[in-house]
Amino acid sequence: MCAQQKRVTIKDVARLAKVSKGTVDRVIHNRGEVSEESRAKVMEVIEQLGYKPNMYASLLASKREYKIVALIPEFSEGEFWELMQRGISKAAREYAEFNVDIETLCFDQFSLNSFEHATARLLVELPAAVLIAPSFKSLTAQFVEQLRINGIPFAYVDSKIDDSDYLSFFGMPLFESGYLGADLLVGRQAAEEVAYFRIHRPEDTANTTAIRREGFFSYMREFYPQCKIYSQFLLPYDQESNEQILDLFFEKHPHIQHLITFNSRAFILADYLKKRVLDNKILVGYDMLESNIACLREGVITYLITQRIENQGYEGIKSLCDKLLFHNDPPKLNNYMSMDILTRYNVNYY
Amino acid sequence: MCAQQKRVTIKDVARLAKVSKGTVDRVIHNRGEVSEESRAKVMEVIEQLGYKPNMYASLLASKREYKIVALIPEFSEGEFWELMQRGISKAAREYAEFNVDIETLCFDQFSLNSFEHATARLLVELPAAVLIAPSFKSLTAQFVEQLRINGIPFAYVDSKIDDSDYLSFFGMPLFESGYLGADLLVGRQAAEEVAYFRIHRPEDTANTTAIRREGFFSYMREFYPQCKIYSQFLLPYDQESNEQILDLFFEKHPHIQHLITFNSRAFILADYLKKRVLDNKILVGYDMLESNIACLREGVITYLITQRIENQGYEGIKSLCDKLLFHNDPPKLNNYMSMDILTRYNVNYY
DNA sequence: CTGAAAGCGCTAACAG
DNA sequence: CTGTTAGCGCTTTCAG
Repeated sequence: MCAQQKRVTIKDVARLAKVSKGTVDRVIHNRGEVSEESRAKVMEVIEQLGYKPNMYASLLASKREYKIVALIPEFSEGEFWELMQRGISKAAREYAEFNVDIETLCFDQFSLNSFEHATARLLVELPAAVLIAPSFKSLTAQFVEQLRINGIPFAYVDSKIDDSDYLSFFGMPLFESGYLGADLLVGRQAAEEVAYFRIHRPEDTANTTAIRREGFFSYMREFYPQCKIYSQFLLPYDQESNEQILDLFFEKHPHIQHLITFNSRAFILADYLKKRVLDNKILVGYDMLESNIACLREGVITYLITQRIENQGYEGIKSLCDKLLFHNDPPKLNNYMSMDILTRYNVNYY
Repeated sequence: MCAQQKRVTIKDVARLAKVSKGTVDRVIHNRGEVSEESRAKVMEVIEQLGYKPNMYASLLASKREYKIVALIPEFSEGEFWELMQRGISKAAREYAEFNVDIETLCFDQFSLNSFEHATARLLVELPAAVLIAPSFKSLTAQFVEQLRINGIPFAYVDSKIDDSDYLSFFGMPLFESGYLGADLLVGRQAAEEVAYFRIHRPEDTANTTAIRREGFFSYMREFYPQCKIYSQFLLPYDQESNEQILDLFFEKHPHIQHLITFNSRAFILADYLKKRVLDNKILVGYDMLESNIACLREGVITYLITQRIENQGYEGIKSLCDKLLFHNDPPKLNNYMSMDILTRYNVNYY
């Protein structure tokens, strides 16, 4: 019934601009070899008709191939970065049919050296675009400068280096996530003392947890300035030492009930609490690692603040592909993803 | 470097099966007119080569058109169903280029009659597929039986009628959402009395809130069997009456602190609390209506349990389109979406 | 029942 | 600089 608006095609444009399809194609992909006159005319007609190229026809006809590499920390099963990789893989599957090949390049997030090696290797490959999880600040800055020189577009996930002209960023609003953590910890149950636990990192690290910590302190200063806040360093992998450290800590602070970690390893603390049967604690942590989830289910972790990490990887790659394939810029430069609150009662459907 | 696996095309299949492209196409879309012999041969080759049709080429060549209608309750701006419509519209935009036309048909969720009218109108249109938000149980059952007879695939959003052969369902796990609501309400702060507020609905309503209520009671029985639970009916649109009702209620229960609504209208209660400056309450509600969000931001609503309602509409339509266009069945029949917990501190990034 | 042929909208040589 | 032409992989007539 309704006047079926026929899709306007390159042929229509050609006809109305009084040139051939070939010329229209040339101006669309501005690959030169067109007189300014024709060019202007074609652009005008395109504007007028609201011509949008049919991507499927385009992809079908072209034999373009793109290589994208994702640069992220190496990981074992169940770790934070595995989730990121899943999103990347998902995007990889989706864009495979568009002839884009996505490769993940990993480095040791505790070694500057390893990062440098990785970036060097990457630069010789000259990929069409790069996704970066910037673990080290100044090294990343140097690296993206190289990308810029080579005209390679790049996007950030997890965190970002502010003054580089990245295509897009996908991550959690860190300050706010610390603020939220504080509220979940003490918002409905005023506390006289709280403790947070941290992990030592090398210098130059793009320390996401530091900003989170600031958010936490900001909340505490605002609402509970009198609350005592203790901090304690833990080791990332050495369980035994951690037990000693924690024994000492809880000996010294036997009444402390409210605990929080700003990194993704809340399970270290949770495992300790289980072992010592300290079950009157409130523990807030971040990120849905398998081990964290398990502790959440048992009720040892009270809240987990998390995000769809997979989405970050997925959307990051997507933004690069859309740029490459369709010349589409992402709707937003900085994409702060939602902070999801997980408890034992909603985790199963997440 | 790597042996570029050429995509296997219909031509390859035709060649190896010693038939023409036309015949291959006929068996792929099993539209008959093929001898059993050719058919078998072609199938065999397809299997062997792992042939997958190129959907873009297919869409490009074909002039198929599909009409899908979405049957949902009518809504004003800011209401629950508007969010659903947004997801539907998003999908509509995405699939427009595949020549699928998506129309939304609304009915009055408080009127059986209106629903019957809508379904009748829908059935004469004979759309290619239908998305249903089943407000009324037996009427929906009758309706989908008609769809079944006509071979029209359909999907449910929000809630479902169990024993109908729907293509997919997208919604919240209702029982669990009630359970979670209870935990947020009293889990960290034992209560002696709590109250929930409800809205009257016609008979036959697919009452999502009823199941939610059950979840709530289940939690309370399990953890706080001694807690007193009061209930109070409110009216969906009559603010003045509600004020009287609530004045009476809080006169009778002056000490009650923990309040919950299982429908999406927590803002009714919140507005009342604001007006009477009752600011020592904990209020848990569902769904992120604009008005709820506003109250959450002000701290009058403590927690909002919600889901990406837009996603339900989007995914529901998507599952129908994928079926129609690509003959893909959805990965899961029942898709329970995550229950997201919103507080004033994470709502801004949702 | 089957094959041949003409596109779908776009790209990419290739003459001119 | 520009028009022409031959496909990309698939669908859809239309003879036979």
